[in-house]
Formats: sequence, structure tokens, C-alpha cells
Amino acid sequence: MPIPSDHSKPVRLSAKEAAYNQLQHWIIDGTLRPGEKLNDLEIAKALGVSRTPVRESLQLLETRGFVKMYPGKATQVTEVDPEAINDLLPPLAALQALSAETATPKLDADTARRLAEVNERFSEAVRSGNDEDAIRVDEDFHQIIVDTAENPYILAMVDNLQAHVRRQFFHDAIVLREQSVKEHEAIIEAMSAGDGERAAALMKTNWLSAIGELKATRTNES
Amino acid sequence: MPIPSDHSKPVRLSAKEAAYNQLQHWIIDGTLRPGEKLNDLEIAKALGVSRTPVRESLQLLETRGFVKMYPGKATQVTEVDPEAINDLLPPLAALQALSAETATPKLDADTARRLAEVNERFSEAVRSGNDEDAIRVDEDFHQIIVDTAENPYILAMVDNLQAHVRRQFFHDAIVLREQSVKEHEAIIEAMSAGDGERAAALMKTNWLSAIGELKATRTNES
DNA sequence: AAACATTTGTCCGTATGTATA
DNA sequence: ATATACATACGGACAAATGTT
Repeated sequence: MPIPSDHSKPVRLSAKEAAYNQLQHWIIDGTLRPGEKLNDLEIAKALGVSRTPVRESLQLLETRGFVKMYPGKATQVTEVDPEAINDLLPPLAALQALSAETATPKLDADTARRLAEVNERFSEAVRSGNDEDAIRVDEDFHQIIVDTAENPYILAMVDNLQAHVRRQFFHDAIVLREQSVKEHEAIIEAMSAGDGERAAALMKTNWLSAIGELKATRTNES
Repeated sequence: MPIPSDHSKPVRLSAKEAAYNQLQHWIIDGTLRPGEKLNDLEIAKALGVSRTPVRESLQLLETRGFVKMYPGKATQVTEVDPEAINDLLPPLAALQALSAETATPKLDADTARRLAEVNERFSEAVRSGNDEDAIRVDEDFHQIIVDTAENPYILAMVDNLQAHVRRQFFHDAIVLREQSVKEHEAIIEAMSAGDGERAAALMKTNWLSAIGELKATRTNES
């Protein structure tokens, strides 16, 4: 019988990685709140490890912009500025557009099918009003395109920007638009037709229009 | 007499930061060679500190793609793939183009003057064949534009991509083009005229044309 | 196959520096 | 201003994991 391979993936993750993942999730979903002071000893006890891996993970989180360390003074969770979405989306749109353009000539039939399928799931999530599912599936959709582009630099940068966008979402600074479903369809079509430029333009619009929508929503609410 | 203020800047840099800066420089300029194995204890002794700050700086360098850590096995300097410039320049071009577009409405007369002045220095460096100066001044030029855009996410990403481009330069995988001087002038003109779109397009071309030039050079050499 | 040598991962104690009384 | 409390930065030792003989 076939022996289940370990996928050669290190399922064994170090205390540092575990602490990193846990802390990032807590920061993104708001369990650790903006501005909250982080005591490494306290976190270490909570996670059942020593201060070293906690310290190391905090430093990694700092490079990604989730915590700010004031040497010798304190370490705290970064603030969530709703206006930051205006700084976040333009570069994300630019990189996603580039991803679409790069991925277009590399797109195979199977991947195109997966994109359509994921977009279908996205459509259902949006219609059913399950925002948390929707944003997750939306990320899956775009992740497929970024993966297809096969550019490690883009991958790393998008990953980080997405994490910040997700955090904004948990702080109610993001709206999901039903129109995105149609836009995704148009992107798939352009890529399948080999029109990278059009795919890039559509992708850019897909991301940037969230800004306008957001401002309109805020105006109505106020 | 005026007492020189500390600029409230931490001139006192930690052992971790010192180790980080030193190691990054050594990796970029080739002192630490691609694939070289890094023994943290050895580095610690060389820098006169303990393993802790060295380990921490190595982890930060890993997130930036300059070293790769194989948990429990080894830590080594990442390889330099000349082909990586093809993955590096497109996102850098996209982000620099976005910077130019964003910076355009924020450009004041003084900054425009500084851009022209730096470009003049760039021109001299290129003409005199001082490539090392030229790439440094070229970076200064683009840095002014990125700074003017005032987007912290773009700033961090460009900074890292630039560091990798600089490393490629030290491995002779980059050519400097006299034509860049003219392109810089056109960018300044477009920005001063308030035409952000044109500035972005010019900026994108400025960065991407280095790829074509590079391939032509390699073909001639081989 | 097992014990060894080496390197990394983790723990915890101490020193340094900062903020508060 | 001094002293006190406290959090972080660093050091050094132990433990775990890997590769080798």
C-alpha cells in the first residue's frame, strides 16, 4: 500500500514559527488590539515557550508592519488607520495587475477552470452575505493568478499587502462588491484570450474601485 | 552657543542592527559569496557580540531574501541568479511608476529642482564611466520620487527590491544606460506639468528597458 | 547501527536603559 | 534630583536535531 509521504514539507514547525503565526492571526482578527502593549514574558507564558522565540517572532512581525518596537521602551501592536487603505490598494492593484499580465501567457486550461470555479464560490459567498467567506475566497482567486505568474518577489509583497488588507477588513474598513464577480469573469476571459494588457487593466480597476466604493459608503453612513 | 541636538534619532544602534547592516553590505558587495555557509558563532566572534543579535539579524535578512535558513541544518547566503533580474525589474518598474504618478500632484518647486540637480550628477557619473557612483546616484534620483509619494508600503517594498538590484549590479548583471539621463529629464518634465500618467509610463519604460539592453549585451558578449 | 561531533533552537539569568514615584 | 520598578537587549549554557564515522 502507498505510504503517505510527508509531502517533504516540514510539518514540524518551530516555536518561533508557531508564535509568529499565532500572533499575526491575533493581530489581524483584532484579538490583539491596535496600540496594545506586548509584554514578551507574558506572551511567552501564554504560548508555553520561552521569551526567545517570542522576541524573534515579534521582530519578524515588525518588518511586516504589524508591531512596532521601541528599543528599550516597549513593543506594541501597530494602529489601524482606516485611511491607510488609500496607501494599501494602489500598490496592491499595481502588483496584481502585473501578476495578471505575467500569468496570462502561462495560463493553462486547468488553471483557467480552477479560476472559474473559485469565482463561482466567491459569487455564492457574496450573494449569501457571508463576508468573511467572501474575502477569503476572493483572496484564493487572486492567489491563483499570483502563483501562476511565478514571481517570488511579487508573491512575497502581495502576501504582506493582503495581510494588511485582511486586517482592515476585520476593522470594518472594507466593503465587498457584488460587481467583483463580473470583473473576475472579465479577467478570466481576457487571460484566456491571451490579452495580458487587458487583463492587467481590468485587474487594476477591480482593486481600485474598492476605494471609491468605500468612500461612498462612509459618506452615506455619516 | 547652539547645542547640537540629537535629532531625537537613535544614533545609538543596537548590536542587532549593526550586525544586520554589516551582513547585508557584505552580501550585496560580494564579500559574503552566494551559497556561502554562515556559522552564527563564527560571525558573532568576528563582530564581537553574542549569537543572539547575530541570529536575529540573520532572520531579518531571510525575510528580505538575502539568506536562507534550513532549520536545524544550516544558514547560507542566497544564490545570485542573473536571470532573477527578469523577476526583479517588472515589479520595481510597476512600483516606481506608481510612485511617479502619486508623487506628481505633491511635487513642489524645490523638489523638482533637487531632481534636476541629482540627474545632472547622474549624467556626469555615467559619462565619466564611474558605474558605482552612477548606480548610487540613480538610486538617489528615484528615492526622491518615492519619498515624495509618501506611501510607506511602497517605500518598504522598493527599498528591498533596490537592494537586490544593487546586488545584481555587483555581480555584473546590470548595465547603465546613457539614455537614462534623457528619460529622467522627461520624467521630471511630465511630473512638473502635472501629467502623472505620462510620468508613470515613462518611469515604467525607464526601468524595463534595462532588461532589453541587458539581453542585447549578453548576446554580444557570447 | 550506534555513538560522536557539530550546528541550530531554546531557555533563562544579567545588564542596561527608560519611565515613574 | 534620586531612587525604584520594570521592560528590553544581550550573553552564555543547555537541549534537540542533523550528518558522519
